[in-house]
Order: sequence, then structure tokens, then C-alpha cells
Amino acid sequence: MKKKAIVNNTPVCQVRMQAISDTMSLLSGKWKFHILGTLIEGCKLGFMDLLREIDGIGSKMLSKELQDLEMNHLISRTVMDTKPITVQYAITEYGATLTPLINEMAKWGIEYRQSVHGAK
Amino acid sequence: MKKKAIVNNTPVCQVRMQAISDTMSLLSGKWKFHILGTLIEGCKLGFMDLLREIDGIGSKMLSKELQDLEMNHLISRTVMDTKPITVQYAITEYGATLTPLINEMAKWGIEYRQSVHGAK
DNA sequence: GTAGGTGGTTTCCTACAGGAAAGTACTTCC
DNA sequence: GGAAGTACTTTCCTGTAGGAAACCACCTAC
Repeated sequence: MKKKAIVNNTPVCQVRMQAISDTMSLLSGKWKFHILGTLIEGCKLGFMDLLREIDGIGSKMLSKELQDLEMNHLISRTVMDTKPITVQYAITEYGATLTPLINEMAKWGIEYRQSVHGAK
Repeated sequence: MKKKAIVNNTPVCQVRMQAISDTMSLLSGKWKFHILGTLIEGCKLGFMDLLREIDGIGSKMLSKELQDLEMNHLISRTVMDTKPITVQYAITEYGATLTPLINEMAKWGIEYRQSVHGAK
């Protein structure tokens, strides 16, 4: 009947784990980081711009992912009153708070590449 | 025939995007961050410990994810010569370099929760 | 011998992610 | 009138992620 002490059910841990799950579920899927990264670099872009920028994505995926991101207030969608109607997607102030996370991720990925190619 | 300038095909961008894809593919799936987070907190843990710590995971998933992480040198697997044979999983030095990334992610998730509950 | 603990693997199943291609609607250019 | 561009949506299909449950092997305590 002796049960090992559970190390991980302290409140601080539960909150951290929950927070990571939240973040991951908002950014789940193959394309969200690409879209956000592109919008952070490019500022304002149209649907077709994104379709061309992001290598390999299809219109269905792009449409769905943009809706997801807009729903979570990470990007904004603005219909422009131009001759052939255009839509501009841009990162929101809130979405921009992801920049350090994206930078960390890019930095780690670059270092990983180097260590695999160099040390292995 | 006029084509809009592509903003995203500068070498630095391509490398960043590739790096993000690399990182995401190593950490893909529902459980990798949970496992890494738990091992960073708990130091050395056995299979059954992890099964109990990580709420909801099944033995198949845990086994598979541990193999993935070990293959990428993010965790170590040590068979202990104890009475009933036990295995210890621990984070490697290399896996520990993910700590800032995991911290960023947890931090962002916590802030997201607060902003949704508070401001909305 | 049998119940219970360790550390898994294997089988089977389902749901969702994601891709290709076509369709919709509206506009402008020629 | 028709091609071409913008911005999507819809349909159809496939592959894989991931869960439940059973099974294997080995050891110890009773």
C-alpha cells in the first residue's frame, strides 16, 4: 500500500502545465507558427500574399488557420474597400507578445541544427 | 505579369522558418512538453512515476514519446540493476537547453489566461 | 501458486488533421 | 463575352495521432 510521493501535483506545477497546454492548443497545427512568423516579418499581407509566402500551404488550410488565429485575437482581418476587394491580415498587439516565444523557438532550432551537424 | 515582391524569401527568414519547423517536429504531439516539463521538475523518474504524474497519458503513448525523446537525445534512459528492475528517465544536458523555451511558453499561457478572464 | 508491482509491446479502433481540386461570387481588363 | 485576379468555401479523400485494453516477461511477497 505504500505509494510513492507524487512530486508534480503542487499548484505551481499544475498551473504551468495547464498554461503550456493552453499555449500549444492555440498554436496547434502545422502552419500557425509559419503564419504568425510571416505576419510579424511582413506587417500587413493579403490572403494571396500569404498563400505565396508560405511554401506548401493550400487555400483551405490558410483560410481555416487564419480564422482560428483571428478568433483568438492574435491577428486582425481588415476588409479594404479597394477596386477588387482585398483583405489585409496583420498581427495584433496581443499576437506580437508571441515574438519572444517564436524567437526562442527559432534560436533553439538553429542551435539544434548546428549541434547535430557538427558534433554527431 | 507584374508580380508582387516576395518579402519572405530572404535567407535569414528561410533559416528561421526551417528552425521553427525543426523545433516543432521534435516536440510534436500532445505529451512531449508535459514529459519534458515533468522531468525538468522531477529530475529522475521511473516509467510508472511518469505514468502517474502525467494525467491522462496511457502506457502506449508514454512509451512511444519516451523513445522519440531519447532518440533525439533530449532525455536519457538508464536501466537500474535493482531487485525489481527499474528504469530511470532523466533530462539530458541538451534537453535542459529547452528550459527557457518551456518557461516562455508557460509564461505566455499564464498571461493569456489572465487577459482572457480579466479583460474580455 | 497467485497476487501485485515493474516496464513495456501489440492490437484494434476512431477521430481529426490536412491535402487536392473544384466551385462560388464579385470585379476589372481587353 | 471571356480570361484573370481576389478571397474564400466545399467536397472528398487519406494518413496518422492517440486512446483502451489485453498481453508478455520477470521479480517479490505472502
